[in-house]
Amino acid sequence: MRKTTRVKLIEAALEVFGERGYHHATIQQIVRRAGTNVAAVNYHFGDKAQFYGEVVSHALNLDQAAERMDLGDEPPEEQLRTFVFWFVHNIVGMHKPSSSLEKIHIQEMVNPSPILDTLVDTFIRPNHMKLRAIVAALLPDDATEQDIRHHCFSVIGQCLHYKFARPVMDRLYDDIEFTEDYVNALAEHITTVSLAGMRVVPHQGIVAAGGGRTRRE
Amino acid sequence: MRKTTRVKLIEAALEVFGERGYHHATIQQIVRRAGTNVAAVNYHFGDKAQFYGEVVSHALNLDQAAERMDLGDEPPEEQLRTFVFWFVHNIVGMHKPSSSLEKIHIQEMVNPSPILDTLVDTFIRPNHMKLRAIVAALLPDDATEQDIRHHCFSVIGQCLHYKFARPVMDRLYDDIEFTEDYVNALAEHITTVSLAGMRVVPHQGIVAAGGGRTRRE
DNA sequence: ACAAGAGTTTAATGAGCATTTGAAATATGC
DNA sequence: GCATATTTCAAATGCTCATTAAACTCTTGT
Repeated sequence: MRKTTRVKLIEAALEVFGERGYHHATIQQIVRRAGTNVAAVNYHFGDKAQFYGEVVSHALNLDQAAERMDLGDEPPEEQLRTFVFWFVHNIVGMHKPSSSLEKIHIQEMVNPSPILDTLVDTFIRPNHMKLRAIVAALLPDDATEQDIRHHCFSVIGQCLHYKFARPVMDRLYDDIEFTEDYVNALAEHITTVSLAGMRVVPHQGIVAAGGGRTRRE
Repeated sequence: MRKTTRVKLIEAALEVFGERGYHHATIQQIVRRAGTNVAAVNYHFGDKAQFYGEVVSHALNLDQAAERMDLGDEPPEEQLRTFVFWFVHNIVGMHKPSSSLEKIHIQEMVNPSPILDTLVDTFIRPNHMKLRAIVAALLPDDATEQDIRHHCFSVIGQCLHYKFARPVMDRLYDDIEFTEDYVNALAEHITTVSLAGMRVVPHQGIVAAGGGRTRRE
């Protein structure tokens, strides 16, 4: 029963780091939430940086153990939809605690710490590759490496915007509420736009509806 | 000639706040770059917060004076393209110093300070409305308020991703270089995807190419 | 020339934070 | 049960900053 403090610290830290980011989170806030004191952190983990490392590792293990997003063998259109729904809900939806990892993911994008390398290798890249496979299946065979990447980034970019731009969106419009239904509508919108985009690039001939030039010069 | 210090401070601060954000920027860094000393800030501006306010106001005025993005009376497809090119170049391109305002825009999105309200009102909302008008012109007449918003956010989200996700992208792929040509290609990609997305929602009938379901149930 | 005000500088002050220390409390092995 | 190792705690240390105080310098009007 002597590991309790260590575990409490990690769990509290997961929340606090997720909410405030590495730099803005203070050890005080963490130990207050964990019900211990500052020295416990340094005793168990050395310093703040190592502590953060442990916390992220722990979250990554949790995530490994958690339900893996299963894409089944549906057609790629449906796989994309599933991916987007999963991602959007994890990003903007606020249910399951496991999404603390997503919060840290976001925080690290905004201002990276040394653990970003680890995070990319064990968490972000696998997910990216999953999306990449879907996108590649949706694009024509002769799509270039760049086309694939760009479409991936378009999908992810649209999703993440509802996280990053939230403060601005709330000020632009005062009637936005991120209910379950609304988040579903967002995910559907993003899926539709992305699928449409993949059909048209790089061969605009496939969809010839008015004004469809695709290259500048 | 007695205003020199004040001006030097504002100009240096514009850069530093743009690079580090309000919280991470220190007065030391600013005055070092300005070639003065810490007390000058408090003499001229009171405290850091007011200083930041003045700096942003100054940047906004600069921006007002600068060349306004002119969309002319081209067809809305071309207007969208112009908007996206302008936005992407301002976001990821690193030429003209005036884009310090964009940097502050980004910083404020990531962690907002009290001046975000001002920034939204005098800078972000006008640009958003410009995009909104273009999007509304591109969508069918019966498009809902939500459709318009979501398409705006899709456009902006794709653009901003190349700013926010940069640290992750560099780790995912080591061969990305944001040359002038590459940024143009990005902008073209985003324009094409967005236009395609607007043609298909909410009337999937317009583009009927294979597998185009657009609603879940 | 010089007083007075505006502007600038150097040198404290103090708040917030991570980190360390050393002693007290608790568990563990014999 | 006792000795040793582990874990907790309160308090202290030292660092980075923003903010202030007070001395100093320039400019300007008379």
